[in-house]
Amino acid sequence: MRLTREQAKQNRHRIVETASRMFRLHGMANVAVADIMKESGFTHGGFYNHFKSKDELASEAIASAFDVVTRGISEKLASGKTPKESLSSFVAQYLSPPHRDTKSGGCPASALSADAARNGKAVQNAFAKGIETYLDMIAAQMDGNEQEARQQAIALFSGLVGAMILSRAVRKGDPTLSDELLNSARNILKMKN
Amino acid sequence: MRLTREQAKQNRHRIVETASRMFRLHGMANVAVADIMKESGFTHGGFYNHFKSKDELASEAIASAFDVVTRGISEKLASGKTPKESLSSFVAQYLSPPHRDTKSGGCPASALSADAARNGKAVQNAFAKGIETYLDMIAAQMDGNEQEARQQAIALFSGLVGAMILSRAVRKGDPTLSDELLNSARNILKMKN
DNA sequence: TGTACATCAGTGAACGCGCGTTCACTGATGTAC
DNA sequence: TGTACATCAGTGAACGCGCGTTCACTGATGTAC
Repeated sequence: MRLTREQAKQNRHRIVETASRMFRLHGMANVAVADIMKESGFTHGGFYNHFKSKDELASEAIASAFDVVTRGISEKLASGKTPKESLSSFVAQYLSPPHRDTKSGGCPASALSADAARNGKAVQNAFAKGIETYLDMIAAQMDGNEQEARQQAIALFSGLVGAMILSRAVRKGDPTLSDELLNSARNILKMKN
Repeated sequence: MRLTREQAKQNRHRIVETASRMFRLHGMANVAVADIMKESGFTHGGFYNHFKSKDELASEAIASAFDVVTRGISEKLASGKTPKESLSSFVAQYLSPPHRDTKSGGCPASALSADAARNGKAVQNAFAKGIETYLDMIAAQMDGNEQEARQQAIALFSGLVGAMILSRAVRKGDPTLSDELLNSARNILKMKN
């Protein structure tokens, strides 16, 4: 049953992408290796032909999630008329109920930061690189000198991530508060930039 | 070996407080019932004399964590000279390396929101109540009418939580970025209020 | 107030389940000649 | 270009471990009379 090298590479890639979606949706600790393999169309035994451990997959899945998502955002930012408009619609989309309720493909920063905090250096390295990409993209739309733009980008991104995480944390317990968190953060963060 | 009712009540309380610290430190999924009982000075079998399930404990532990922490903050806010000064020093303490690195007793909102998002209604209810307490405390220090103050409180708190979570998520992978996130968010968030 | 029995917070072993990882095996692909 | 052998991406069973929960048991407290 040996496969073409190309075929094997594609299969490996499919596993990483599947994991990147499942991890964001359920959290890294709540997705079993066997689940990922099944969802990718394989039996679980073959996992270790591709990865040394679940942790190794985790690092790649995080990198992949950031890659895919930031590429999409980058295109949208570039298509706006002015930087201000681009940023404003980015904030609106980020803090929207669909993004909060997304079943896959959402921002890894708000979906996986708590998991990353409890993981090791390799995972956090991938995570840090993803954050840098986000910050660079946002800072490029900001006024002021480089340093100011970077600080503003950090404050804005922190606000987005915090509001999203809090909104998700109370969604089942207090849907009204969950919506309010999104709306208020959106109002204030759009105004300030 | 039956205990005094009072003794039993105290023991139960001790278990909740221990859990509230351990959950914040390691995450709810990464702390076993047996660990909590051991840390509280008991064997694990007795757990179910006090709680119907680990989930029931989780709700109480979250409520307890918010109670203890917000009470402390409330006192500090009241001791400042002006609301602006109080808020400013609250922000500075929240976004400090000691709070990021705290081994227990930190803000439950930044430590447990991802766990809450993946839990049920009961846990999220306790979580939502804790968030409301935070927002009320912060809004009380804000200028403007009630609605404006509340929106500003939400934006500020989101920024605090987001910056803290991101800072923790990259601490082992990129300590410089971890510090920068704290510092930049602190600078901007202090200025804006 | 004293006595007899029910209650219940502990203990520590056990159950059942899911998970990460390993292993023997298969058979088509890749490679050495 | 053909042939013979090594490689390796799959399969599916198994291992070992930790976890949430249950259970039988103990003996001091609480309660009914």
